[in-house]
Amino acid sequence: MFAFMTTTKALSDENRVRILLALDGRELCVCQIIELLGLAPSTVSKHMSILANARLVEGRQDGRWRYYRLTGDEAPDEVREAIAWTLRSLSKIPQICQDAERVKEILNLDPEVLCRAQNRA
Amino acid sequence: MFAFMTTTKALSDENRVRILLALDGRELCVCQIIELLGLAPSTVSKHMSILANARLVEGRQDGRWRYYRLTGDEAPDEVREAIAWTLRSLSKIPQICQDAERVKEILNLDPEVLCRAQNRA
DNA sequence: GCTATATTTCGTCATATGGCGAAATGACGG
DNA sequence: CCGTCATTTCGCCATATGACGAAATATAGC
Repeated sequence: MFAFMTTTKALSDENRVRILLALDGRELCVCQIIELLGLAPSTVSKHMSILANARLVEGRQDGRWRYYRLTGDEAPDEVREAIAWTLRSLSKIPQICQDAERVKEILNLDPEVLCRAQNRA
Repeated sequence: MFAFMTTTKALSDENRVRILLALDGRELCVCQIIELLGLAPSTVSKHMSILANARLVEGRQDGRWRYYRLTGDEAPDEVREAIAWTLRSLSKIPQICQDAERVKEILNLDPEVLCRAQNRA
């Protein structure tokens, strides 16, 4: 019950759901997600920890950057079903398609430059 | 997106999830749900309207009583998948099994008596 | 229509949640 | 090990949410 509620609470915020969909089929580092959502780094970090705690995503350190991706087989069945349900329900939705376009642009930018800009702001 | 968030927000409260599972395979009237959860009638009513708004349940008036049940084919696919996922994830969980036992007891009571007791309290 | 009563609506309160910025942490390059 | 910089943690604020009780609404039976 507790685990299930952790999942549904993680899914009950729109920005976190957008993050999940942005991670569909790829990894993103925190600064790229910050860029996508236009939120403060601390806010995004909190969202990532809620998603990771629910085992919807998992992180990986690569140098100065931390990359997140959707969890795979290592997650409990209920969680994988939640991810599948979320992706199925939303991948065709306008807002999410827009995000997907924006992610493509962001992937063309140098993460170094992205982070620098965010640090200055 | 909005519809999906309505669903996840409806599922993000433990009492509402307990209600959904109590409705697995049967109808219950509001006073029976009040009895199960031990919450104030006004609180349960609010929960029911949130669930109904998300199309996870639907209500039916029968005399003085209003019965709720899980939505069936008339609900959008995403919503039915959400219900299926929820039931699959939780029907074996201890707390939910306890609720199921309690519901059986409640069904043996006369709704008339139940409501009367709640009105006095 | 009037009364009784099941449910909903409304107003209020306490707590939870999401947002930010500042300070702390951790990893790399010197 | 020291500075740099990406990310996280912490403290704070504003708003959202869930709880209740009182009052309003709706339905059944007289």
